[in-house]
Amino acid sequence: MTKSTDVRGAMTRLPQYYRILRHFLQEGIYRCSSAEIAAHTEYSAVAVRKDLARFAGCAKQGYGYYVKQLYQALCEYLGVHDQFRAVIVGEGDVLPLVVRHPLFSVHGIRLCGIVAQSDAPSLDVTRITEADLPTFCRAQRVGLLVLLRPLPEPILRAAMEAGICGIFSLCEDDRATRAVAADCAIPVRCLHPVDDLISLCCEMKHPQNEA
Amino acid sequence: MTKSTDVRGAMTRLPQYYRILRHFLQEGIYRCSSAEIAAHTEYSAVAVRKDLARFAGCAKQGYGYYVKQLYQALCEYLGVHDQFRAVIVGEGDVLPLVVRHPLFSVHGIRLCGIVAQSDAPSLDVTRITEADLPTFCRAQRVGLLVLLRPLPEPILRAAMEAGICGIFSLCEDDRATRAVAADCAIPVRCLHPVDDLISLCCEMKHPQNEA
DNA sequence: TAGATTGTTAATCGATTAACAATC
DNA sequence: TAGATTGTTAATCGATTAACAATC
Repeated sequence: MTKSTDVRGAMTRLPQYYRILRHFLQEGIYRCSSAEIAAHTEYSAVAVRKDLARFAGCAKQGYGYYVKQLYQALCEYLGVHDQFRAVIVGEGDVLPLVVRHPLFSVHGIRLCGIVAQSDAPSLDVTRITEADLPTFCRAQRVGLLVLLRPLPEPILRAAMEAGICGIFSLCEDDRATRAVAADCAIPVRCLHPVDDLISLCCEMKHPQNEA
Repeated sequence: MTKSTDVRGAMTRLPQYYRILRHFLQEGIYRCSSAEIAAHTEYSAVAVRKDLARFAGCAKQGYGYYVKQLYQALCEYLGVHDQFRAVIVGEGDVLPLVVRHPLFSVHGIRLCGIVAQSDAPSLDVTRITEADLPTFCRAQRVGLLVLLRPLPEPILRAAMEAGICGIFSLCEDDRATRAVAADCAIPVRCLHPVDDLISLCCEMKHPQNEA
């Protein structure tokens, strides 16, 4: 019964640890303490230890964490390098930027197609139409959909039936997308940079919150 | 003493309400209930009511919220349309995209300069050098710094002394930036889309979390 | 009056912190 | 042995939920 272990919270913290440990490795740091990890987050060292306790054998009492081993354990648990296959749906100037962005390749996601109206040369990725998306997903075993604009509901549903099991949305209006994903019980992440920007403005306007 | 009112949490939820109400207005919806707002979030209707209770006069019992009035109250509180002045620091292909992105102008942030190595024509914004940044900030009363790459620490500190009172970072490695901001007690928001992407992958890998 | 819905208080639940045992 | 640090249990704290009063 002590096993409630804050799954929700850990799910948002573990990727941060992964990122921090990556930086440590890049700098040749192979050993660290929970306090050193916590210093780069907004959490306490105790919270870090609790989260990382599940990765047995990656730490020694009185010594700290083995960065390399812990990093690999995190990769394993988080599904990094699992080579999820993805299709990006989008248009215009942003598309090539997103396609070429290391965000995907670096963290083990394989981009295997784009849905776009206009031809995007110089991007050596298969271009497909909305109508072909479901067939393509099935044939290529695509699991991840990256949306720069919403897809029409029927196509989205068809894609899910064709094996899509996760949606990463960057759309300004994601309400329809979220509704369908909830209905199909498929995990979804919708990014809204504007929320952070505005909360920052609010804090700039009301600095007393710091006290 | 009942006045602890969950400031931290509200700060992350209020921008969402703002965004949702914006959509409602765009669709000509001038009245809504807490349940209708909650439906577009991951929170309960009670949580929404509690958050919005501070905006007195924007709701009537038995009726719901006056979308227009509530939206305006939120804008006022959040500092939207306060016309914060901003400088963007960045390079390459992304720069014009960010500069032209409605993210800033739509929500009342006035872009008045960019720090970039190469000349970026067709962007009618003043281009300044790193060295000139502090002077420029002071002269133009710039409050917000948008970082697409980290600034050297001395320049960052000088900029803060010159009036920068908020940092919006999109840098992959924001550790130095956060450290300086913490030291100066200046609010900062660092975006890490990769964290969301990876937590999504993790959920795709371990679907049991849903049950 | 009945229905709807906000606003608020009290009860529950979960997460964070504090303290400390374990051990390298 | 002393110092450092993880791992875990118990205590505290805060946030969410449930219940209901207020009122349009």
